[in-house]
Amino acid sequence: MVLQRRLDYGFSGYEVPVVPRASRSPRGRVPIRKKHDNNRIRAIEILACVAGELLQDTGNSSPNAACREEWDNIFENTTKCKQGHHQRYKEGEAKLSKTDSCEQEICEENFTCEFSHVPGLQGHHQSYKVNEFSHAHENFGFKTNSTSYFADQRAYVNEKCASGSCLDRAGGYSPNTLGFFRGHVDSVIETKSESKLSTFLIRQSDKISFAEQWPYFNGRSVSKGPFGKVVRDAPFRGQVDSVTERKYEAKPSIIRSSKSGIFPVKGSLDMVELNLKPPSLVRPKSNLKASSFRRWKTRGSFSRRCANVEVDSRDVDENSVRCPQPSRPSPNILDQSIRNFSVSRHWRGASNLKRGACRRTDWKWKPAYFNGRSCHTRQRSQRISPYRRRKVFDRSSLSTLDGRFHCKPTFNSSNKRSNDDNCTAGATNEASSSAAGRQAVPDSTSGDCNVKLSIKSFKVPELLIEIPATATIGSLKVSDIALFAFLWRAVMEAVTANLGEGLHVGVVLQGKSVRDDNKTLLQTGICHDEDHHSLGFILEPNHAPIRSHPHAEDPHLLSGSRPQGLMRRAMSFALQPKPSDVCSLPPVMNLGSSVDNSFDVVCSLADISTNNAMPDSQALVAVPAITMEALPVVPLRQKSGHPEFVQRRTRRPFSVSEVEALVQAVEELGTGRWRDVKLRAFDSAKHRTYVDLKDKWKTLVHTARISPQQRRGEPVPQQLLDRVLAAHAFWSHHQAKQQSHYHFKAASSELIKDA
DNA sequence: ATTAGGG
DNA sequence: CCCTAAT
Repeated sequence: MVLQRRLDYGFSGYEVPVVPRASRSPRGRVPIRKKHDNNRIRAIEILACVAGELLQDTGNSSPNAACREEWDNIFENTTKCKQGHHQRYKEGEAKLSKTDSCEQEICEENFTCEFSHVPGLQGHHQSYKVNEFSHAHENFGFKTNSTSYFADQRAYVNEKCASGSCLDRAGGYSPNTLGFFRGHVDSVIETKSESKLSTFLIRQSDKISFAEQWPYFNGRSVSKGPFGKVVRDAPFRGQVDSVTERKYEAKPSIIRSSKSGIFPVKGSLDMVELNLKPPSLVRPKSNLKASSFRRWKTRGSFSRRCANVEVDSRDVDENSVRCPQPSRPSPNILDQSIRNFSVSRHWRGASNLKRGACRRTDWKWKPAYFNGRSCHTRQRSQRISPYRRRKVFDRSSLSTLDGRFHCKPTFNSSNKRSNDDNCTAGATNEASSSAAGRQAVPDSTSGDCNVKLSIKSFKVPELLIEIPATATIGSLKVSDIALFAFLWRAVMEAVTANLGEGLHVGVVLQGKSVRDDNKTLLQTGICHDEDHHSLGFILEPNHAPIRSHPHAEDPHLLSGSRPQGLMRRAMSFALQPKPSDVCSLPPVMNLGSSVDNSFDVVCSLADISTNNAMPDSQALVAVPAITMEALPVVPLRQKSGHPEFVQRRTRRPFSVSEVEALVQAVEELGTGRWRDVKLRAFDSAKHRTYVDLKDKWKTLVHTARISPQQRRGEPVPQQLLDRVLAAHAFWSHHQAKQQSHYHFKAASSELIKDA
């Protein structure tokens, strides 16, 4: 039992006695837990570490040896497990018998994902037969582990197991997953689209081609000869007939790894999109969608009028990063963003939708370095101590994380000459009349003039994605490289709190937004490398004031108390010409390196409400081409997630109006009915939970008791604080009375009983 | 799921 | 804000 201190604030309203207060949770002092903060690992550091590992196929002299060791263990365990399951799988054993081994659990999770989600990405193929699975596995050549990785990604992206254990492994590019296959995967290429995220694990030794992987993940067989024509086969035709017709104009593209040389990876953007189907068509809004992705989408949309309060939108969070010069962002910006993104823990509530509605259970990049928590908890010896982790992911692994990585638009040397003219012409046309555009480009030129965007960073083997010049802007948006997505997501995290409801991806060329998704790169002039175009992607709020009204404020983001403080951010990535003297990129292998200009990818945050982000704001349009579902995001922590990587919620200080609403509600309801307070005053403020309100009340009481000089943050009017103290005193007294009444009743009943 | 309280 | 015991 805790004795409440006597209130002594000089308020005459209520006499506050020293009242015993029953504690519902009398807890003794617990041993000081290791601060989670100590265990935080910057996601980007993990990434860097993993990326480094990817490059180090041999040797353990790496500074990340500990990291490697960790993953080695993980990999071994899981591989064992997976192989066992795979074997049974091949035997047609649809249901696995669960054993008690740790590996078994991991495998179980993997297996579940594979079985349930790999083929039935969109819910159409769940009737696949076991032997077909096996077949697919073998064709992948990745063995079970890689397959499962891919499967997990897909499973997650398609929201098929948001509450299942596979979420645990659906960490997107989670470094653990990468590390998981360290040494077995040469490259990771990821593409995303409106309805799915695709990750390709490229394993050189197995000569696995991306074309070979697709068929089974998409429930459709797609085979393609080297640089040849795409041949589609639909072994599961009956189950994939709802496949969307949406296709991209892109011709088959080539994805190579410069490290691997002529990489036998063949794929095409159009193939990637073959089975695309808008989620809404694939299935009606599912619970999962509503629970997981919608939350993600609408995160930050908290500035709604509550029952009694107009919640402020604190768009300028102290955690956010400012970029006063969006056009020339500091090299540190990305780094800062990523640091802010620093992951400490995951959101909770993945499996608790109701709670999730109150708590911010938005997506989080889940950089858990290990997927199978059960194994982790049982094999503590494999865990990396906080200290060790910090060491492992020390700055040495961040050497390339200077906020930029290098991109190199190139042209296929074999085609360049014959198509330069075409490219130039197209670009010129577009440059002179960007709005005109849309001239049909003869197909004969389409396949030859390719724009290759490569991103290299984090010591990862250079990934090169080659996109035909006739690819559409829309296809650009859905065909990013994994690293790009990495950064995207990282920065997303840093800025999401400042963004409104929903986000859009825009493509910006030389500061101008390319409004027409159907324009080809050629028409837009992106393929015209001589001009040193700056190609950028911008992520902007859904309700961004669209340009014709640059200063129009989104009513949803308006803060009742201080509208002038409204600031919203757009995040953009841009390929910027890099000074030639800084160019230190190795030539892109097998591409002739005919173009020597390198580009930096820079990330910038900008206040878009003042149009600082876009030199030509008039040209900026909201691009609805991609939705949040398409972004490589991973929701929240899951039960089995590694506890060390739970993301902390973004701090959102209570505004004065919120405080007022809280005080009002507490005055009416008391201090012990936080749920009611929540419902009454903060029902529509999804980011305020009753726990938050309770906490805020606690701090309010504290604030009211300390001297104004000691107070921090946005000052709360003294009058409000007085009300806080008064209400607190009153309800404390009330509670005490009730309690004594209860005790009295109990005692009297005892007496009666005794009598 | 809520409440209460420590960190 | 987080965590968690106790309801």
